[in-house]
Amino acid sequence: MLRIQLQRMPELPEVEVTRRILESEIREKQVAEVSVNHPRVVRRQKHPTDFSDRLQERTVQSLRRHGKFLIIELDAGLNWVTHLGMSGRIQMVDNDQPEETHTRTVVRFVGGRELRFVDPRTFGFMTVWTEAELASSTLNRLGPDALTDLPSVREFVGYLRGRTALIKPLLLNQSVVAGVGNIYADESLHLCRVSPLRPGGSLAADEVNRLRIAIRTTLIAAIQQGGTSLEDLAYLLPDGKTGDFLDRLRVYGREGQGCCHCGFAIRRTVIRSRSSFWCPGCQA
DNA sequence: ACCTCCCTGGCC
DNA sequence: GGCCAGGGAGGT
Repeated sequence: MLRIQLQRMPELPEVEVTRRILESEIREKQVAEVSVNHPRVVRRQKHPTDFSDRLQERTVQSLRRHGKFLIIELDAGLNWVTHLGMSGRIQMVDNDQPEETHTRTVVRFVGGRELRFVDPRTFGFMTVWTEAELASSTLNRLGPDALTDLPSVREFVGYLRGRTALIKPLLLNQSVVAGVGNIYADESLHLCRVSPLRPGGSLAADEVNRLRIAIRTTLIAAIQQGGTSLEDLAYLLPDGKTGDFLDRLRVYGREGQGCCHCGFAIRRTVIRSRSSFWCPGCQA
């Protein structure tokens, strides 16, 4: 069993897997009751009571995702937006199940199923926004979605041209491409053999091409495995199952282990106060 | 383009 | 008992 002391943060694959499971559970369902156990989780609501008030009796129409944001579209032009933050996850359970610690909000649907937001660190949030509020929110500053709308090589090269910032922090910048976080940035960079320490503008077109393919390949593979649950099991699927991409991680959390591609010892380097795992052998 | 802050379980 | 992880917001 791979030993990882870092905590995982939900990224695009985890949100996408969550979205797919929820879609089969709550589409067309009507909200019966809402409770907010921790006010901080609804902090992005203009008035704290808006969350409960606006969700009352609403019906779920469709579920979409942009980057790491889950957007549940309701009737009456309302949008139930969730960000899982560092430690959040969504559970779907019957309402007679005991409530876990750190359950921050509970939304019960007609029929008795409950959607519960569990988030120990409360970096995540839930909010119900009108179309106008959504349009003026930070969501419209997100770059194109890394899975469904990855920029072309030409666009990517154009964006990176002249950039002195390192490629790793650029990948984490959600206004460049939305959805990639610390784990999948490291995994993508390793797959395309580009060092996280390279200035963004120094990448040749051929490397940018490999990078965008690597991002796509990594995200799709992670989604197929149900995302990544680390040892702390902070991230689980809404049905309680684990995401099994952990064993497929090539560099993340593997400091000192041999690279699967060239055998060099994987290094951990702190870049802009975030851990980066990379192989000095093949990521020159 | 950079810094600080938020928060808490788990580790030393 | 203190430190650490880190996405995103807000500030400079």
